[in-house]
Amino acid sequence: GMIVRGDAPAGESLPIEAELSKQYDASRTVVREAIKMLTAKGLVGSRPRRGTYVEPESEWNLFDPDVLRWTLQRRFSIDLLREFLIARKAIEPAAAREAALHRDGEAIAEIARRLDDMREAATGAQDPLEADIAFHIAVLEASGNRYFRQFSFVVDTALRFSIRLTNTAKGVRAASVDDHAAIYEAIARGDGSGAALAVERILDEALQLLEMSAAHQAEH
Amino acid sequence: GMIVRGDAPAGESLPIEAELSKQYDASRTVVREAIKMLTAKGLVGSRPRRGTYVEPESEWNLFDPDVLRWTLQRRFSIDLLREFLIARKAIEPAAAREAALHRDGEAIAEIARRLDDMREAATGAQDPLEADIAFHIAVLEASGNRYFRQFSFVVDTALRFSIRLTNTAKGVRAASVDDHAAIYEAIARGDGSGAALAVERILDEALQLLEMSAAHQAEH
DNA sequence: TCGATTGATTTATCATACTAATAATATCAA
DNA sequence: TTGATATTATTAGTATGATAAATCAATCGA
Repeated sequence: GMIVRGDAPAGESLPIEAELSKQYDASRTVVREAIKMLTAKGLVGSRPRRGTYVEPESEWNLFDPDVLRWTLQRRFSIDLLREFLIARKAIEPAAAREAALHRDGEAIAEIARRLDDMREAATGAQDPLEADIAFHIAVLEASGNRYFRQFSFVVDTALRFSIRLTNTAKGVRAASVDDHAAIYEAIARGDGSGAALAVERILDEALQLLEMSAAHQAEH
Repeated sequence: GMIVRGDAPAGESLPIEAELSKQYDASRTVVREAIKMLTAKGLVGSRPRRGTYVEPESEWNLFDPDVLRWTLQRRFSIDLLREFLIARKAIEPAAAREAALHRDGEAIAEIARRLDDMREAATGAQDPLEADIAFHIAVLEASGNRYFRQFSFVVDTALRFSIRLTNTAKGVRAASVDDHAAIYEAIARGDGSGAALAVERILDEALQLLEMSAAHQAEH
């Protein structure tokens, strides 16, 4: 089982191994193995006599799936979501451009399929959030760039959380199918700049939505 | 000590724990803890009776410092470097834009200091590569976006490797001080678009250099 | 041929002991 | 008193051996 689930007073903490062992009713061996996994993700460090302490957030491996999930679970905020969207705005348009230039037939066909799913979702036959996520991931995968591809699970994870905040999304989805279609078409005809622009347009909309939501929350 | 250093026939492998224990002259406990670290980074998985196997590359945590380093050590190539540069071109201009808008005085002063280091390096008083890396990292740090900041160690690690391939860099550095100065000045005056453009210009140059180097290698 | 049973292999967990590093304390010299 | 130095205690690190659980492969029965 896991131990420090994101909630961390930074600097230092964590009971000694013997204590954790008792607390979680597990042998010291498994406690140590769990700690090693957290160490590998940059969350904690440990030295003899000092114990095991929480590393400063700068050491954390933010792109690690687990770390990302825990962070979102514990520290979700408008600011975090904004930073996330800005990062997406940097990466996803570039990935779309690469996808248009890379011209991987199968990967582009996959984007088309995910677009169809979005159309179905607009009629209520599927989950619109899932379809949306799948579409964006398909674009990242089609980029043929392993760093962009690596980003796809970040999008996957974080989008599931962001929906909680911008729950206005329901009404928007239907209209945005056309916007997503524009992305696909640009990629399909090898128009890199067009694809990048189309993605940027969608993310700018999302950013505006977020700012509105932030302003709304500030009122209360 | 570490075990699978990037070299991996994918699919399956790794001797059983007892064998590794003998091979590395360490107790099974230590072997298991090492494997747990690799598991945390997505490199391997293990199940009873099946043994410990290498995960497909898609599962790897490419942004993990160790994984990145091992990948570069074992699988360095022009293609990898190109993907890396394209990723940089997506992220660093956006980070510069954010830095210009975010206006963190201390962080911007740090950029200025790193620019001075580059000037000194041009006269031979410092290592130009180190100064260059430090400058780019300072920009990422100044962005105030944790995802961009997280990218800084990727740049740090990968730039040290890329120099091996594009060793023409020596002559270019001196001239590029002015280009870097343009980045700083744009950030300092709050010109987001200008900062982004200035960064993009530098990375485009690097990309051209890479393509030339690739063409040169293809001849042989 | 198909399904259930058995067996063997390997990771997973546990318990216990000992080692090594280091922080805190006490001791001693000036 | 102060400052350096030796001592001690605490805690992670390593080692070993035993047992449990999972699962793959082979065997057996119908």
